[in-house]
Amino acid sequence: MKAGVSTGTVDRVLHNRGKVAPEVKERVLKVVEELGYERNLLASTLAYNRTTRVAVMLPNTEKDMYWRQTQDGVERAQKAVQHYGLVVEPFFFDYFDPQSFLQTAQTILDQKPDGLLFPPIFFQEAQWLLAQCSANGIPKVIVNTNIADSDALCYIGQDSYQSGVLGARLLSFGANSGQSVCLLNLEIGTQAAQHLLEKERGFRDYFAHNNGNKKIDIIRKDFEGFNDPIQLKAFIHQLIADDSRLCGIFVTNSRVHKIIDCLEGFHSKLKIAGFDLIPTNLEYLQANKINFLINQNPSEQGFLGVMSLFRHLILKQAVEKTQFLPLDIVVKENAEYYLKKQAAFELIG
Amino acid sequence: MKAGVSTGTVDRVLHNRGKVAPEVKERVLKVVEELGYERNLLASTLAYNRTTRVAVMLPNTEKDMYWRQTQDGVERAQKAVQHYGLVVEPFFFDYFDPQSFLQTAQTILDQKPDGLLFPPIFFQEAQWLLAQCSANGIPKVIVNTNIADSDALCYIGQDSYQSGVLGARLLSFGANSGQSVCLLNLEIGTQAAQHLLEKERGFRDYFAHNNGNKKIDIIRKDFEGFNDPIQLKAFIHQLIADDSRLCGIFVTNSRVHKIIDCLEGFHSKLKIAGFDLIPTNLEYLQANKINFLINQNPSEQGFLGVMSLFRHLILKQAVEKTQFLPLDIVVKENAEYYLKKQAAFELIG
DNA sequence: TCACTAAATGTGTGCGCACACACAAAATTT
DNA sequence: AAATTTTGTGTGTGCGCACACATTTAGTGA
Repeated sequence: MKAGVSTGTVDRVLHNRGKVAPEVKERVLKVVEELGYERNLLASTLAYNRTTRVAVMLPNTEKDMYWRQTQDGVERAQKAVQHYGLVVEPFFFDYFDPQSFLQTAQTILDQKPDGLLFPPIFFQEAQWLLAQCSANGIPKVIVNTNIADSDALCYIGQDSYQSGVLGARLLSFGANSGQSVCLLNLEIGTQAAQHLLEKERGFRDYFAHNNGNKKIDIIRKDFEGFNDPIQLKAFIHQLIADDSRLCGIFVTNSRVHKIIDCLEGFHSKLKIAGFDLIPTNLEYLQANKINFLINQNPSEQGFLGVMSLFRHLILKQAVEKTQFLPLDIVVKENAEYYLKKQAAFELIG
Repeated sequence: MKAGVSTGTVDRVLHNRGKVAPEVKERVLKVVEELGYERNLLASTLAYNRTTRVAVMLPNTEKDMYWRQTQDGVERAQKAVQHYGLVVEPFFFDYFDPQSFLQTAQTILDQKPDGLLFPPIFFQEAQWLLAQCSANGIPKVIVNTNIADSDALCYIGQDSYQSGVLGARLLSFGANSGQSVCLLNLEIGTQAAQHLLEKERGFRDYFAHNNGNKKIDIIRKDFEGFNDPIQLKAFIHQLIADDSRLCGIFVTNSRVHKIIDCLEGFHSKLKIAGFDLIPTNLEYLQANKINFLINQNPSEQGFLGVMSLFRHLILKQAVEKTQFLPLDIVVKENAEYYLKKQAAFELIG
């Protein structure tokens, strides 16, 4: 109008579609600039009248509180953007079964979604899925575990190295020179090996670079039999017996609650730190049996993941390639806020 | 249609407007229920074609990083909901001048906004403003400082008591039995008196209830001359000289950085804790001169405040009366995440 | 009975945009 | 030069809803 053309032409200019005389195009763009025009997202999506389907593939969330929270975040995001025509379709696979991962992935691919979000739990299989997505032009967001040099839209998750550093820092509060701390991996196999190595590196680096006044020994232990209380108890007691200078244990995942039961009756002064605000951990935190929990914000992981796809697919905005989640230090005194946060944030709609 | 009526009638039912036969109304509601109908927010606001104006009244943000961050949160929220026809109109007053508060308030009232957000810095004046709003039917959100029994839509801010508890907990890490800690108020007059009293109560309660093994003395100090480095230095040195058992200082606001300069050359082992991620504090945190900062999420305060008005005015949803913000424990090792968070969260649009 | 009001319901328009289609002018081809 | 294609541009419809207005039906008094 202002540029002496019809809405149709303006539309063509703004969407780079159809044929427009270069001279006219320039004139329109100039007017658009001058008027500071911004497309009305509401009217736009309303008229577009189509939905963008995004698949979210997560480990079965029945058992696992951690993934349950990630899914909560996904649902939160879904609600926030549902009016903009983004629908989220959830899929689940077995955390311990690569085959299940592949099957679910195939199901998703068959449906040809417009976007995909998943944690690359199994390296090989994840590589395959990434390739499949690329072949089909499906943008993908990977969460929780990073795959270096992937062509994913972005990675959202924790900074393993830094969480190790932080864990070290937390244990160091109560450690005096000459004492020792234990970094304990309660994990089966090498599933998240890289992951754990990074944590260990961060953990060691902290003590290496902060040795001004303290000399702290680091004991690193792996133990797979954590599901058998008896075995675990024996292991823990041995650990304590072996080193009288031990002043703290840093469990590298959410299984920290499992070792608390083993310490019953010890009334030890061991400092205990671990990960994730799952109910059992919180219970022990309240009871002063766990000193610190590091909250990896699994909920934010799901939330930001979906939001990133939304920005890319709907808003057509650029998204940051790597988005590390905050590492919250949770103690008894501030735990409640982090629990509330998850409920209070349902944004829009 | 489904209920044998026209869209007009359905509209009347859903908006409780106009005359509808009770019998028809019931039938429509039943069908709506059955079909799980949800109003399309986009189409709704598009057709509504009006903007809802919300006034936000904050202290002048030029000098004060804390309020600057609150305003950032406000702007973030504004962007998130701009498409839904909510416009935010910012107003500023002088933090130290009640008269300015009143003037600005009057300006806002003259404009008859649809909602108002402000921190009740001055009790009397805030009471007046609250009353004025009520008289004009303007819903209001109060942030930062609570006013008990107000008829505000909601309060969003910190839990002063709990932040005192947390501060005590942080200092207690490095405290041994027989030592003492100082709670230091660097504040002029009694502006936020209640506020500070609550913090002190929390601080003391922590040590009172956690005296199982440690006996810690608490020294509480107020000092108003914090803007004169020489005065402050003298004060701090006196403080240290007076009590050789002193092992930590908890500054009850963001002015914690001011005492760091005074400790130069002391190479003391004092643990220092304070509030807020403002640049100077962060600098000292990185340099290991401040041990802990408590992040009160001023940004979230502004964000949630506007979002609450949005929910009330646009979505017509209920909002929680009291929304406490998380108290983040920030140490050198996790500081960067909290800074990033503020930038990365621009939600929609 | 008719005229008239009030209550109840239906209809139409437009919000700002995307997109299909219609149409004119210019560039080819035959 | 006529027939055809290509390129450029205008028009019209509908997304789902809010709201003004038109229309029908029921209720009232004379």
